Amino acid sequence: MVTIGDVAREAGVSRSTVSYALSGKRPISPVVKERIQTAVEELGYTANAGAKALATSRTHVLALLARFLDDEFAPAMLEYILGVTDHARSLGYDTLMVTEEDGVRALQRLSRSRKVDGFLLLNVSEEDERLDALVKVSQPASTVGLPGRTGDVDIFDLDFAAAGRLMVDRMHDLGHRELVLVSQPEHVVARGGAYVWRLADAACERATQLGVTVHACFGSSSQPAIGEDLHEVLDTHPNATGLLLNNEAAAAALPNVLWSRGLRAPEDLSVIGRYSDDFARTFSLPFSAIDSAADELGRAAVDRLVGRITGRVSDEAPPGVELLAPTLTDRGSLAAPPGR
Amino acid sequence: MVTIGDVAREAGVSRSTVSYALSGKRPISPVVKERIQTAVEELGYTANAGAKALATSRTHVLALLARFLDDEFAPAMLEYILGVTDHARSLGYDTLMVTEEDGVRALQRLSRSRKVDGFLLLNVSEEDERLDALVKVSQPASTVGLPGRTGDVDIFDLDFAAAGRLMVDRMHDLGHRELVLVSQPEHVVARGGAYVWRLADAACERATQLGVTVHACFGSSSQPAIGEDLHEVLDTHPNATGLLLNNEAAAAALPNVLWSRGLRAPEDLSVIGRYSDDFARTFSLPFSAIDSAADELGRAAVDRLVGRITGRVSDEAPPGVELLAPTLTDRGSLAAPPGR
DNA sequence: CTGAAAGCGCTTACAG
DNA sequence: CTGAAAGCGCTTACAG
Repeated sequence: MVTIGDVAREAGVSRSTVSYALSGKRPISPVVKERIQTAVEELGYTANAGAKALATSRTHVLALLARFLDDEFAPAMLEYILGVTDHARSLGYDTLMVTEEDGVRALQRLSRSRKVDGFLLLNVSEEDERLDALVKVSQPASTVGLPGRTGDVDIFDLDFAAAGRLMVDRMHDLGHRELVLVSQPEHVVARGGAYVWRLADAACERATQLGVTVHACFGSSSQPAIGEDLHEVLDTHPNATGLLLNNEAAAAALPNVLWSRGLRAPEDLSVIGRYSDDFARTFSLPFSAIDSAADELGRAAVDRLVGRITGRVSDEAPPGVELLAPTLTDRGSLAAPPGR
Repeated sequence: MVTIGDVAREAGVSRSTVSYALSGKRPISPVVKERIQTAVEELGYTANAGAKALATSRTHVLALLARFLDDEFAPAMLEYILGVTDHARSLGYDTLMVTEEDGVRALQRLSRSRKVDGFLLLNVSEEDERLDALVKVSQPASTVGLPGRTGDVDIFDLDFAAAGRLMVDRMHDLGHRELVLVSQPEHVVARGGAYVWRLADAACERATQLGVTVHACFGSSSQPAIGEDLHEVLDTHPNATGLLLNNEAAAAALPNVLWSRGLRAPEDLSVIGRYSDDFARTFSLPFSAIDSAADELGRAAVDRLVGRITGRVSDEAPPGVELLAPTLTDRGSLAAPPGR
């Protein structure tokens, strides 16, 4: 393997000069810099990552702790993961993908061995034991997902409460007065998936203020069960003119449900979902939706984390909670209710 | 941070003794071993990964090069990824998830910097430029996916040709004489997704031998487009009694397509798909299917790769091609054709 | 059964 | 603007 010594010899300078030339941490004469550049390319030199990490205490690796829980629609997870890996790379970081059952152990192992510079937590629940482990650790961390207790690490999430209000407001503005809201399965909530009730509670509260009726219910997270759930919900509430979906599986199933009932959106039913653009593409979903912003949230979490690692974000800066304002992408499934 | 020196001091021995005690590479007296164990636990010691990598030239990290291509149903990729990360961890390896556009550059960077011990390639195409880069690199590699040229690295894939024959055989045994085969989109084949035609060609050849008619066609990889494709295919071939699906999106769409046509499987139509058990669960698919064996393939590829890294698999052992025999999971969508 | 020391390949004060 | 040397935290021959 080619080391910094080989480059130094080839360029006729000392190893420290090569190091400085490559890092730019001190001025190097143009001639020497040029010779070093040439040698580097000729030999195909890249600094040994282990040696560099040992000398600098920086690995340029982030740990991504992903969890794949039952009753969660896995396809939606992939976008968060890709958002993180892509943005991390663009900032010069590689991503260690950690899917161990025992996230706490993984975290301790990676922290103590200094294998990573920071931690990114996905799928954070209301009471997440990984957070307790995180505060005892010397590396910084960000989460995507809002836990019950804040202030320990930087937190990023969609503002699900605002999303709930936005859904209701939009429907109300169009003249709808009776809505159905289909959430994720109740298991997800029970396990600590707070985003489910954050959206639902806010939607119901706003509806009450506006004199709108919202029938809130849960739906399965797998196909085709969720399709049957949707049929049942529509049977139960024949006068509802608007459908709100905080459940990716429901969104994926809806086109066929509508088709088989001879219904069209928005002529017969207005629909607002909550999922990502990528998801909409994969499932060719024609529904207006609040963007999950998986990509944006992943980017923001990585950005802050890297900021903490490099010192760009001061150690003194207290951990923050950033709730992304929801945006509604109109795909044409919204209109006034029929008969108005 | 706590180092091996801290443990040595605490246990009253030399650093080398601690190292040997932890690695088990030479006999240590029970008393001393006990003292060291205690010190390790008390201090929460884990060896510094960078230092260890520098000293041993082993990082215990594998690079997973995943590609997310257009016209490919992303949800199916996740299972391969999880198969790899889970099994790697069980063998003591972490997984660096690499999703860069330029896989060749990523490969070179990670190889030269010795950031990983080996490479795992996913979604390998017929002519994959990453393979050319791989042979010039000193770390071993495995692929999941069968490229056109073999012999450079260890290759693992489902035996798609055997899968095609198995599908036709099974249908023929049940008495079916006219089948429809829906493959992945033609773009996927054109780009080098050889598994598509490996299955299709073998199915057609076997059908010819048996006097069975197979209508082979392509279908979209997104929803709900594939649903319309399926309707069209069924309209075009009203006498076909068996449906073969080498297209995950098609499998996901089929329950609703059948439902809306008033058809049942297997009473009206026998169905064999090709996807993974996880996929079947997420989409609650009731169809008999040849298991993609994403998990098994991931495990096998990791296993061999780690074998090469540790020397368990000899350097002399030539790279192999392992095609996994297909297995059909019966979920009750197979029967004799109607009216027999 | 145990220890002192060299070495892995970098970076960075220190010195000029 | 450049170099010699110490040090990061391990492992592993070498010596006893």
